[in-house]
Amino acid sequence: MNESVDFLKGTLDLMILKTLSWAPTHGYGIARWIEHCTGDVLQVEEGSLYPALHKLEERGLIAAEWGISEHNRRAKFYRLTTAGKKQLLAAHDSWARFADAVFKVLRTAPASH
Amino acid sequence: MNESVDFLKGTLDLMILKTLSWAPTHGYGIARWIEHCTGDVLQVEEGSLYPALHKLEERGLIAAEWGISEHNRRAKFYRLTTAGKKQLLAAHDSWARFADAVFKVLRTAPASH
DNA sequence: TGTATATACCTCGGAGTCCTAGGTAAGCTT
DNA sequence: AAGCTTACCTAGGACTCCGAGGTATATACA
Repeated sequence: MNESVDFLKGTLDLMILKTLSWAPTHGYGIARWIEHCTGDVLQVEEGSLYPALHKLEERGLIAAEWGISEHNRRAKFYRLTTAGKKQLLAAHDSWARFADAVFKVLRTAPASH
Repeated sequence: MNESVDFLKGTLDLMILKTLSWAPTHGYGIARWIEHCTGDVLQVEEGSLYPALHKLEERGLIAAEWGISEHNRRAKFYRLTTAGKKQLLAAHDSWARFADAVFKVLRTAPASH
């Protein structure tokens, strides 16, 4: 995950959850989707993606099932669990508040005196 | 740096640089300013702040000078260097593009078909 | 006078995240 | 048959943040 250098942290989890909120998707497809809908501003590295998926699964936020991809290949499809849906809402809200706070720092000028 | 849990990474550097763009400020004051203008949404921990300042100084983006604070205490005042000003512009732009990309993932619905 | 509080600095070590670099395997195209 | 794309995986290093600890001084207050 790069280009925009170094921000991001936890944001990957959020974007994975959001992507899965539309439909169950396999890891490779999640990466392609994120890249596609950000116009390649965000690159999802496999070395970040798969460990992140495994941790989300461990935490019970997503569940996996093997299946066959649209390209006729073996693929692991992930879906949101109930806990995952709840977590997505919380994380979305949390991100919005965080981003808003950062923008405040970037915009707020000290009171003149 | 917390409350909004876990995002943030590199964002601290950006906010430090931005704070210093208004006026030279000591570390403690930087932390208080960020907390103040985000309405305490972002907490700046000293264990994050001081190492970050030292690294920015090492990288030549800020410069330090000992002085006396508004509370009559010994304090290290940091100011942006020329390289720091340049870096601030780049990081600001980078953050804006990153945040925009994340919001795109949070908002974009897959094309129906 | 002594003590508490706020100001102001610092570092160590752990936890967590991302990425580079490597690997496997199978389907499709040429 | 070779090469590309799809699809998965992990190990290890680099880095960042934070909790917890520490030092020191000015001011307020009892």
